[in-house]
Amino acid sequence: MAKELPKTYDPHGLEDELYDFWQKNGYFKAEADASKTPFSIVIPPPNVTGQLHMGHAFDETLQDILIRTKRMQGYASLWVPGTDHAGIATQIKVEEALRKEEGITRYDLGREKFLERVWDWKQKYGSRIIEQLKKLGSSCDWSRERFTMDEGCSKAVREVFVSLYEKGLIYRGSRIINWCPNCITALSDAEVEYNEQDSHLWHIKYPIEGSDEFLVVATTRPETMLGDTGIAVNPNDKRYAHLIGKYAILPLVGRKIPIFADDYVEMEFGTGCVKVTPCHDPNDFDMGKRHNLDFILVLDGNAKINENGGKYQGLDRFEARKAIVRDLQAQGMLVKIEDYSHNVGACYRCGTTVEPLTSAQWFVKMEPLAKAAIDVVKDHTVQFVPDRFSKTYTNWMENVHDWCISRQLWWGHRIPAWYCEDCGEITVSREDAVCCSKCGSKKIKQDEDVLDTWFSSALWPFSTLGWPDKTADLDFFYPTSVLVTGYDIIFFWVARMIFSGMEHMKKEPFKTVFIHGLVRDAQGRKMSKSLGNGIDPLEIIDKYGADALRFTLATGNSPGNDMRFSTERVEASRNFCNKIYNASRFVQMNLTDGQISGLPEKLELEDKWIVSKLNSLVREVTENIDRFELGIAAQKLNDFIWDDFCDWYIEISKLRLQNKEKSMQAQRVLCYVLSNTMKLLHPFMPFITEAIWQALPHSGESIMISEWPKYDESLSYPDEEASMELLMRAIKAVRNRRAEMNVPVSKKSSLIIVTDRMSDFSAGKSFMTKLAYASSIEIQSEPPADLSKMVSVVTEGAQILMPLSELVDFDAELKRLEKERAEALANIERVSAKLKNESFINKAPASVVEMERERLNKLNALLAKLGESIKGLKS
RNA sequence: GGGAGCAUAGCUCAGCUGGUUAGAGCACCUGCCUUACAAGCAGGGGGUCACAGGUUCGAGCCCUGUUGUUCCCACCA
Repeated sequence: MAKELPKTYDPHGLEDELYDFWQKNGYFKAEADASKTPFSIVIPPPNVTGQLHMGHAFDETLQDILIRTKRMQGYASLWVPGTDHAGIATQIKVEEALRKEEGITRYDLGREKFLERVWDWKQKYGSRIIEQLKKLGSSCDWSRERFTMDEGCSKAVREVFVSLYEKGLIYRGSRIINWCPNCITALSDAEVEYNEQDSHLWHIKYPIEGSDEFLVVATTRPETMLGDTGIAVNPNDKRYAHLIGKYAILPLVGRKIPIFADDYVEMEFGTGCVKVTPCHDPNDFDMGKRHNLDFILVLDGNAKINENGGKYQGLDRFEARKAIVRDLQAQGMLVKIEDYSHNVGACYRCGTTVEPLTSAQWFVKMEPLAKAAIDVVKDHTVQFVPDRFSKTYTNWMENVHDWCISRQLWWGHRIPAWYCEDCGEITVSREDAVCCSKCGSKKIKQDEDVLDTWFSSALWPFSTLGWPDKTADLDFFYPTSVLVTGYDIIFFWVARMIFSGMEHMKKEPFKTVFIHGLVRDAQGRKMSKSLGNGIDPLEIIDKYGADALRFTLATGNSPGNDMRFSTERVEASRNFCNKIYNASRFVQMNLTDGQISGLPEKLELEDKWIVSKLNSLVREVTENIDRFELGIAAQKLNDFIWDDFCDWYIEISKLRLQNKEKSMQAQRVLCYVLSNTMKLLHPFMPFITEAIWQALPHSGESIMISEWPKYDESLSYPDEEASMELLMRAIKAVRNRRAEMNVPVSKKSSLIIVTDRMSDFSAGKSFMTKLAYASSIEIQSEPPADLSKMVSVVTEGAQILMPLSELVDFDAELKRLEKERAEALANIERVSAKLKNESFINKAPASVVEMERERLNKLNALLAKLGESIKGLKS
């Protein structure tokens, strides 16, 4: 026990050791134990090939705080971990590696061989992110680790696809989708990010057939004119009414295209004429359907002009744009080029400008699914924290379009649809089909495409618990309790989990969605690879420890808001770790062998004070965590430990620790308070709290499975708290006075305390002597006759006199006292004005009025004491 | 075009359902190596809570408007 410990806390080694200890003992494992209440969280699965970044660290920290708290509170607390196959991201990564290392593409390998490579890659790097999560201290039940493409999840995906298809909620159709020419796949609406870009509006002449007239259309994408099959004007536009029904000749191409009227066209915008390219614009697509236009696709998968583009075939879309503009200009068909800035969609994975184009894809019909998903949030069955995000969510869900779920990738869940080469029937099946469901032909071919990654993560809350099988876990842990994630993936993931849960489980996937913001750098910029401003959480852990990182992430911000991350804040957290460590080092140094745990029978004033404060802390921290106010809870723990426990209680306890007869009593209180505080802090700082808890007298194997402290009415001592506060104020007042007069700590002074609260001051006399740097203390009810040689400190309930005549500038003293008197008078004025206000007396709650009355009394007493001091000084 | 957030000390941020004299960390100033901790201790300075109205006995907090700022959504080519 008495062995010398280093002066600063060093998390190195210790953290890994403790993590192993927890894991070996199976503390993270959860069971469907009917005698307990379930509490479950499914992890937002990180990309299997990803690396831990600060956003993960933030997300995992919040989850681990909740999980650890609930575990200690006796819940069957389950945190399901796992990873996401991340279709595009992973495929791109492997393709890049192939290109770099072997100079080949996926097409060189072919589908099967390529997929083998991806699985190899997954095998090799898939555990990396998991190991990184462990470094944080995450108490996931690793025995239940899942992967979105493992057998069970794949089975769930298959089941969902087929059942939605059977219900008519999944269909295949040719529609306008967003196409990424770099990833060479369709994307969903959610996967497109719009950015404002400076560009131009090109005004182009379209001659009218059999006339000298022409129309001018304005476009931002001149290259799409190759696919124009009509021109639309507003039906009320008098300028063009005479042209409706006639034809225009498409420049450069020579195609005859109809001029028609459609309400969609805004008369005021541009020229009031719209070139209609049904295959490359969603609005034009709709107009094309309404007016029976031709559908001509002019781009291929790489966004190069295809065979429908005549002489432009083979040109990249932006090359084609230049060429077309040049040719138009040469032919005198370009009227003007106007500067114009507009939103351009980009692929959220690679940033390439996406191309809206018509393509045959699979879709989920959203409207029927959205209804239940909206209701369940509106009636607060699913509660967003903070609540404002429920608005974001419902607004999106109410306007959601059908979800394009097919991706032209190889890595992912292959679509379970087979096309019959004989009769054309589509066979959709839970088992791999061997023959056509309609004609029985064996000449069937499976769809080449895979499903959107988010299709499988949408099922995560129940697929990870065993669905579609009816498992005990599913029964017990579903719906999960809380989902913790960033606001940036509400649409991608949260929304889809909610409607999937409602549809397939007939029950919401989670009760609470705890939303957090983004972690930004110290300048408030988003951390990103391209900016190179990302701070690696693993480096932070290495330098400061996981506890310091976690504490930093848990504090200094409120739910739903972005957080700025700076190493200064980590240092502050590290300092807090060190403070805790040293406090416990102090407690440990003072332990005696065979130390008994638990509170002693007899408690001194200061003991009751700290025990009572701790008791309140227990209640507050528990409530704050329940309300997801983790930052507030952490802050309170910080304040209690640093201010109340270290700066006051430990200092006070030193007196008794030096006294053989009284030392045991103080030791027991110290241990009691420290060990309970460690429990409350454990969810935030699992490692250091475990280390300390283990070093203190304890029963049980680990703090992480120890019982969460409970508020105990019998440990509440309001009177003692008030007395202590009185004493603390007096001590501070004396210290303040001494500091002002530059009296060094080493120079002790005797104190005379004149007070009508003799018992309070008597009870704290010994520690007050120490903390107020006194040589001795006299407590009396009447002031001494001669105050002229005294420095006078007036505080609540007492006038404290210090005979330090040689140090005192009495003129300055007088000034100071007069100033304090003036302040007191001003306060009295204000409070009595309030108390004279009848509507205040009548309308304010009695307790508030009473408080003001008490305040006035105290102020009056203070004023009287100040008066005495001034009088004494003048005499 | 619609919606949301933010605006509080020099900096980064708390401030829960309106109720003592608005808090913390960092930074700053003064004094201390007081044997748990200088990654510390003691003391201190610093805020007309963006602005203008309103509700209320009482507003940083609620309401209306204004300004600035950030973000999300939206198919005006």
